[in-house]
Amino acid sequence: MRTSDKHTKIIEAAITVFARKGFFSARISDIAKEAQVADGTIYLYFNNKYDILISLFEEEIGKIILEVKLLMEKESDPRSMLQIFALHHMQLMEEKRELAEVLQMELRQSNKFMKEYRNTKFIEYVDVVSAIIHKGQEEGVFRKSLLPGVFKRAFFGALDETSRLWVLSPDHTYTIAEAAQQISDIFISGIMAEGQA
Amino acid sequence: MRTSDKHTKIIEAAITVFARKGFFSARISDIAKEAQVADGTIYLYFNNKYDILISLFEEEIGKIILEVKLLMEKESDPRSMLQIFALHHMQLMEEKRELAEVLQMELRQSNKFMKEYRNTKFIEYVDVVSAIIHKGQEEGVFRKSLLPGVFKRAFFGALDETSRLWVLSPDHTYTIAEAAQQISDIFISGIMAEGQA
DNA sequence: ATCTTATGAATGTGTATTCATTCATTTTTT
DNA sequence: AAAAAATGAATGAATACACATTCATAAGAT
Repeated sequence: MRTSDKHTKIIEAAITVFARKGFFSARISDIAKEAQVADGTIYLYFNNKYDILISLFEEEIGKIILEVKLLMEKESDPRSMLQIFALHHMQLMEEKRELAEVLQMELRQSNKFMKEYRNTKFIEYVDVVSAIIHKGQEEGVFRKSLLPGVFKRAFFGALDETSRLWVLSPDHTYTIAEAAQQISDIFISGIMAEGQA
Repeated sequence: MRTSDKHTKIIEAAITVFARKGFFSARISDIAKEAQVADGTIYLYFNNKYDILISLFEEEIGKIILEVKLLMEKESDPRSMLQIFALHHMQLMEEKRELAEVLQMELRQSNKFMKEYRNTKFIEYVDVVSAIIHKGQEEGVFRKSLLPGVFKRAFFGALDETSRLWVLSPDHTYTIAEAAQQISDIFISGIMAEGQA
């Protein structure tokens, strides 16, 4: 049992179990079994059940942010940046279904049972979008009247809700890429400055 | 103790308590206290804790659907219909904060712990949007290439996420009406058919 | 007097967390 | 080089507690 990172194994097991049952219905023993570890071992790596969830958030969203920021650095046109953000976000939901479910569901719930916990990683992720809008406005591509704070939520909400339902429903009348394309098209042509193509 | 509808009192209390603590952390005794009723009385009106949540969904979303459909009947321009839907949805979130929080949070969670329960009322609500798109496409106002199934999710998601955050954050840099206006503007000008104003 | 509605203490279950014990490795002693 | 001692990661049975649900009893209505 050397050479196996228990911390990572537990986090991965927790993603699977939380996705299947939800945080509250998930039992520590479920996670332990999934991770092939004793119940008590979990408490050597995490303080309690909440702590597993929070660590999971921080670490996984952290990775996503790194990826996205890297992608954004390679682009300069704000329109392409939005398109790429949309596609990347939705592909992520497709490729990492379990993680997606946990993030989408428990993110909402989390404020309730962890009053003190402010999900700063998540804010950082969504702020990538407002930064794009800001850039687009400065370059005169996007309307100045747009409120970046409204836009980032609307754009993220649109992507998130669409991918959430896509993951849930068994029969897909459209692909993830099509949906991402449609959504970024709508938003981009909806926010162009006057006189821009 | 006549003249007071216990069923309604319990539902209202449950909205308050679920909003404050979330479904899982809410205790039956909390709801009973809030409704000024004994713990056991709740079981005269509901089968169990889940049943309270489901009844709450059905009844409250039912009322909202009635309101919205009435509003839609008074309009004929698909663009105005989207605007009105957006404004109405967001005002609802402002006026009925507690209900909004419960619907937004538990709606996501609900699939997990009630596998059998399909939230048909909620689907009916969102389908109001796809009906508008369909109408707009038939009249040649909206692009034919739009997938109504994608649009309804994107539009609803945008409104929902924006209002969710508006309700959570203490300092508002914009009003609900402004946000609703911006979002419907973006979507409408983003989906117009070629050659339309 | 009977039926309906309401009460809240008691019950029972589920499960998060603890902690005494095990045992494979590593370190020290001879 | 072998034996003895120390270490601490891992275990999982035992604990402790929270809380949904029940039900014997009471209050109110007709």
